[in-house]
Amino acid sequence: MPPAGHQALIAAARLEFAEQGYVGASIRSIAQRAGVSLSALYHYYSGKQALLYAIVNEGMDAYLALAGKELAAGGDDPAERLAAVVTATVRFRCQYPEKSSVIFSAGRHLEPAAQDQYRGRQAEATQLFQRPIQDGVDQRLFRTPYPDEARRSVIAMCNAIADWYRSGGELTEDDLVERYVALALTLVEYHPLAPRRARAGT
Amino acid sequence: MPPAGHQALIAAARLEFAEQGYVGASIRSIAQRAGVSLSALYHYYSGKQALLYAIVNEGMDAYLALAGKELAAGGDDPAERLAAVVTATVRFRCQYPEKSSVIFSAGRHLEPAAQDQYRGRQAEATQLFQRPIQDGVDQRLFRTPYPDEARRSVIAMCNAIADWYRSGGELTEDDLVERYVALALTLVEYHPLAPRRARAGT
Amino acid sequence: MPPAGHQALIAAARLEFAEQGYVGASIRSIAQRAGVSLSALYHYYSGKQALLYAIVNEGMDAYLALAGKELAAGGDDPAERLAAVVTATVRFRCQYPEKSSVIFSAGRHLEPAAQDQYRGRQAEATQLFQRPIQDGVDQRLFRTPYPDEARRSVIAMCNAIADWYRSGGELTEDDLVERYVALALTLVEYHPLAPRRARAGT
Amino acid sequence: MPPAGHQALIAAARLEFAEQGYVGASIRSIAQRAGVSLSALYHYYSGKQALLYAIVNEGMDAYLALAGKELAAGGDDPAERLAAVVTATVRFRCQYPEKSSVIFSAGRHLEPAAQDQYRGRQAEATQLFQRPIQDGVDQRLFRTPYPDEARRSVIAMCNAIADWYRSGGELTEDDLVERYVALALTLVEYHPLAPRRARAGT
DNA sequence: TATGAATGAGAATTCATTCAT
DNA sequence: TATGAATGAATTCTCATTCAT
Repeated sequence: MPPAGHQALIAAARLEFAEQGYVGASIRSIAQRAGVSLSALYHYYSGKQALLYAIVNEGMDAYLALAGKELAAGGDDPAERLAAVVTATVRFRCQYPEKSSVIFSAGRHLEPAAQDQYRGRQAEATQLFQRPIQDGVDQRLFRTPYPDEARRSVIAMCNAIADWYRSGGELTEDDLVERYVALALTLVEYHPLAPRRARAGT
Repeated sequence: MPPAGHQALIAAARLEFAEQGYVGASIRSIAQRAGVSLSALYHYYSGKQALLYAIVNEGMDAYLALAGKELAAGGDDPAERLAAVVTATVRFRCQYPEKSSVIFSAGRHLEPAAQDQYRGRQAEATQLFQRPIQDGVDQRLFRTPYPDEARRSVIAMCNAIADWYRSGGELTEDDLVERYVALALTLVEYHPLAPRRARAGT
Repeated sequence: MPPAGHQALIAAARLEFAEQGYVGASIRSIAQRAGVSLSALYHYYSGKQALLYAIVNEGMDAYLALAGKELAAGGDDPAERLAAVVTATVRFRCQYPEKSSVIFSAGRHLEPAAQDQYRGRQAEATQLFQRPIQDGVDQRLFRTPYPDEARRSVIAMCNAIADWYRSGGELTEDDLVERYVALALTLVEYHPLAPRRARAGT
Repeated sequence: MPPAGHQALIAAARLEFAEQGYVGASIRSIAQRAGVSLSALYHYYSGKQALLYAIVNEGMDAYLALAGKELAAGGDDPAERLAAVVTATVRFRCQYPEKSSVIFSAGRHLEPAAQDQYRGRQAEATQLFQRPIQDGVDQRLFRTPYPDEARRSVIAMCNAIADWYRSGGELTEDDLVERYVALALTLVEYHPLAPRRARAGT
């Protein structure tokens, strides 16, 4: 069990970075928020960059883990998989707004080496959307003529939730999930084929 | 006509703010970029905030003007109006990436008074999307069950273009306009009624 | 006329660097010594390095100028020229102990680019010793079998004066000059040939 | 036998001090170089000063021991004794450049109490040169009119070797010894009298 | 004997801004 | 109108050292 400092610092830094942005964040303020001396902070992390790196990675871990869980819980159908990913993303944005904010916008302040790693994981996240969409298009379940732009749009609309959603408002998280899944499937023009064939066969 | 300095400063500041963010932007660097002495900068603008204010407003002006022009050039049909707004937004993001960046993300660093004004104009911009969508829904042209989320999504997907689009790539700006208009109409579930009636009447 | 700050800063920095060494020198302390605010220091010089650079160059200028003057005042005879250079060096070490200290030992803390320039000027200074010694050897006035080591030794013994000489002691500067010139000529084994033979031949 | 740590620490500290100077040396870096935890370092030595003290003394011990050995191996003749001391000094500078560097330049950072002791030992080292020179002058073997300056110069030229000598270059250590002994004897104006008179008297 | 945690003072530097001219 | 000088607060980070275990 690490001596408490670590977790407190991570949490404080995440908050500070989310509120002020990387440049605006003050290492002093992070230490204060964590209830830790400035020197202690440097005892744990070698600097602002290291803190950013830790937080971004931790946020990415959490997001990918959640997405993995949702995917595992659902079926293999492209529509179900896309729904699972959207669900995970919406839930993540709602439940962890600071983590969302950090993994979404602070990555560009990572130093080059960490940048690459970060981009790799972001590409991984993109794949979570891309694969079901591609499969859906291949199987003629998704009829969108623009799968790439559709993918980008789905991601963007999910990400934007963090800009305005505040828990305790009119919409519950479940409402949101339902609606965004519906919107995403609309955007890729999902038309389940099997039922029609069934009718056709009658 | 302001004494030259103004325009150079606006342009330099816009670039600096877009590249570094408000906090990371350096007033010295702006002056240098504009080829103007630091004192001269302070002669024209009372400080960093004033510069931000000027830039954000100028960006907003440009965007709203463009949107107005596109709207004026099109028809009254909700679908046409939504298409016009999407067109304007996509074009703006493509042609003025720095202006886009600034009006999109620097607004939150305005001081409270300016914040309010900024939010007002942002609401104005939101209305550009909201009104056609609402009209379309009322006229049963847009069948989306979630007009609010659809509006947010359309805005988000347009905004996200600035994150990845670089002129000179595979897609021309016109390609992009065409696709994003299509996606937006898909998202609101646009189904033109009149033609069907015509068919039905046959 | 530069606004006073410059000269005061140069003097203060020279003293601080000489006393504390480059690493031990504190930029704060320099500013205080110069009676200037810390920010003012940065207004004039871009940092510790720039200060070091200015001081080293200024010291080198002074030394080379003094050596040039002494050389110009003397004859062309290798012995006279060597004597002139030794004289200049001894006087410089005595009169400007801080300048001596700085050009002698702080140069290695210059950043690479400035290092090169510094080494160039140091080589120039070395030439002041090397050329007369070489000429003396060629003309059989200096009979040392080791001109290179002799040159190094002459330089070293002159430099070492700064380690112990304090004005106001037993020896005047002129005493010192006389003695070190004698030692240097001894070291290169100076034996004026022509005059003796001439007399002997009479 | 001290528990391994000691020697590793001494060696690491010597290197660090030689490379960075006392002020620039980092106690952390020394611990790392020695492969020892920071706490372990403080277990062995009470601080930076203690480390410096240990190293300076150890260097002095080594130098004085080497000089003693060379002296013991030679004759009683002032010239032979001076040659022995120069030999020892040159060899020391060549073989132990870091030890040389430390005992030569780090001593001034010792705290006052240790300073005194250090100066005492340095005076001891000076005596190694002074005594043979004085004896040589008394016995009219050395005819220099400036025995003090000659002594200082001999010491300075030996010390300066550390500034440029790198093993593996053109000159071997033995070459160097030969040349510097010759230069030193030249500087004190060594003219062996006794043998000539003896022969002359025969 | 040995160690990881923690500290407070101080380092150099950059910042937006003001002032006297 | 225009400018170079000057400022004080804040920045990140490193330092030698101490403490509790």
